Amino acid sequence: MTDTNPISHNFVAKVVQEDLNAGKMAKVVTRFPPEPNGYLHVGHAKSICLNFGVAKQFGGDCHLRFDDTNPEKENQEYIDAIKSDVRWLGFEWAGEVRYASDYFDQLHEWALHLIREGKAYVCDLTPEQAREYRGTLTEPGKNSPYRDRSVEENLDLFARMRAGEFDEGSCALRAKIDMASPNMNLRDPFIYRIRKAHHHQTGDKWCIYPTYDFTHGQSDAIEGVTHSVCTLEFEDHRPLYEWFLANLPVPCVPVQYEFGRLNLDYTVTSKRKLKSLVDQQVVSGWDDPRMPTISGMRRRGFTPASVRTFCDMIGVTRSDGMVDIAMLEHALRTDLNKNAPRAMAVINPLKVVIENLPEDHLEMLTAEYHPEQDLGTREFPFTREILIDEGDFKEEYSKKFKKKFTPGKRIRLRHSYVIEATDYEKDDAGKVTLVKARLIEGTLGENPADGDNPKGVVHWVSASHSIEAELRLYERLFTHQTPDKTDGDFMEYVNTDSLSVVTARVEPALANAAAETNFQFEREGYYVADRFDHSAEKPVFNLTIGLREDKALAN
RNA sequence: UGGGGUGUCGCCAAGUGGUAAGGCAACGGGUUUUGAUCCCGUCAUUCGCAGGUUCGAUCCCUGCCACCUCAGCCA
Repeated sequence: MTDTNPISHNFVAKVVQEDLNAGKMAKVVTRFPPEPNGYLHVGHAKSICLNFGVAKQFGGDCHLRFDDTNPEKENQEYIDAIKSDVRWLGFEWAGEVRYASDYFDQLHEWALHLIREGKAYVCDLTPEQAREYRGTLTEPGKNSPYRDRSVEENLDLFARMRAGEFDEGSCALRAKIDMASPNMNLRDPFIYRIRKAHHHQTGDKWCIYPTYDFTHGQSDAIEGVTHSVCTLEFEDHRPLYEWFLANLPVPCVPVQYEFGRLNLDYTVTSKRKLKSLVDQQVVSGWDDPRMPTISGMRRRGFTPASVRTFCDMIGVTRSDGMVDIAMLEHALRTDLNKNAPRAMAVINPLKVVIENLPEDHLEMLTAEYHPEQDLGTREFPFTREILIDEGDFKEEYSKKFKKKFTPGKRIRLRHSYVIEATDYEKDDAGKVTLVKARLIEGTLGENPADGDNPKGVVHWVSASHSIEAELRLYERLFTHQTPDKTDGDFMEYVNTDSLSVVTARVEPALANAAAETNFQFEREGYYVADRFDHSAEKPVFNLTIGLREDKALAN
């Protein structure tokens, strides 16, 4: 809603600024490199905002490149979803969408180059043997017995790997670096493996695929990426990233920088875990409004600006922390408060009969959609019988309840008249079922002439002229603050009551709301017309987030 | 117990030799036809700990401690 383009001062932006000042490059080029093996989540939003944000800030380019070197886990659905999510967040990549698979020919050529240089060899060790030979964190590894094959033999074997002569896992191409390196990534890393799988982009052209390490830096170099920004867990890969760039005839030498990934309270930010929530049908899908996925947040009613603001708020550093979900909620509420039109919805109806009004009283009232922004007005019907929230009427007056409705007291009906409770009825269980009231004349837009002003305001809807709407009320998906950092399985902490569907009565104008329109149902919370299920015939709204509450009065 | 990182308020985060920004949360108070918003105020004599250098250290040095990360032919 708000088009914010915050200027960032994080360490990545500083490095870029310094490099530009030093004339190291004419233009900054970054890239956002997701693997299409799942939907993007809020942690990716941080990376997107960083990479696209830095490029935009310094007049450079940011590429969208799918890191698609593992065909078995990837598919087109994820590619489409990722593109849609990036655009929804408000970013557009430079040029066409790119794929690491676009570079498979070049990568293959470079693998040959390494072999010819005596810096790569075909290893016949089984995966299990390779693990044994690799050593441990404290012990060096041992050289593979296949390490010293001749260039000719390696060339022949690699050609036959490519030709499909060998089974998966029977052999692989390895870089010849140092089996005794304290950095495990340098212990002759695997760079090409056999995978007889159909690839979503290259079809059946290849049966050997390059690994991440052999792909990423070179892809960056091919694209002219200047600053390759990734998360902290790739820090140990940087020496390898640099080794390939130094040992291959690449067109340029990008530099890798790492930042701490986002961890958020009361949720999980791991594609694998999110996928299991989907696969085990804990949620309705990747875009379930309870999911911390970008598409889930979208369906929940988050705005792109609120997500961008949040990413700006949390900053970018090399320390890894746990961000309080309240920060995300704050960014959300701030945007929604400023931009969302207001409306009235009654969730737990209690009928109020205004006895000094005729049976057929029907008066159209008008109110602004927003108290500050010019979002226009809407009309709603005022009738003899109205509905208020049952929580807004109490038999007894109390200090905590001084702004609400009690017998003999007056209350202002939002955007309408002041009424006074005269009597009420209860059922056998003692529950109030009906309130009788009288309207105070001349109080539309005015205080009562007798000076007995109401203390509070209550939202309401016409009993006869309001419409039904399905409300999907969401709570956090996990009951534990750090569900994936406990001794047990994170699935144990799924909140089984995180969704409840209720029927509410809302003002008629809401039927015409376009899907994905955000609203503030006054005194209730922020809701959004469901992206897929809302219609004029059957209005459906998702609870985005409740209004902030005065905790001193909560009970 | 090898390598690589990180440690500044409950959370995020500036500052990096001159005497601790900001945001979130929290807590007071005011305004209000949303107990929302808005406004005003409070909130680190202290920067993981211990030494050292210095007129002076969160920032430099040394040694500890804690946490994260690496043993996929995943990314």
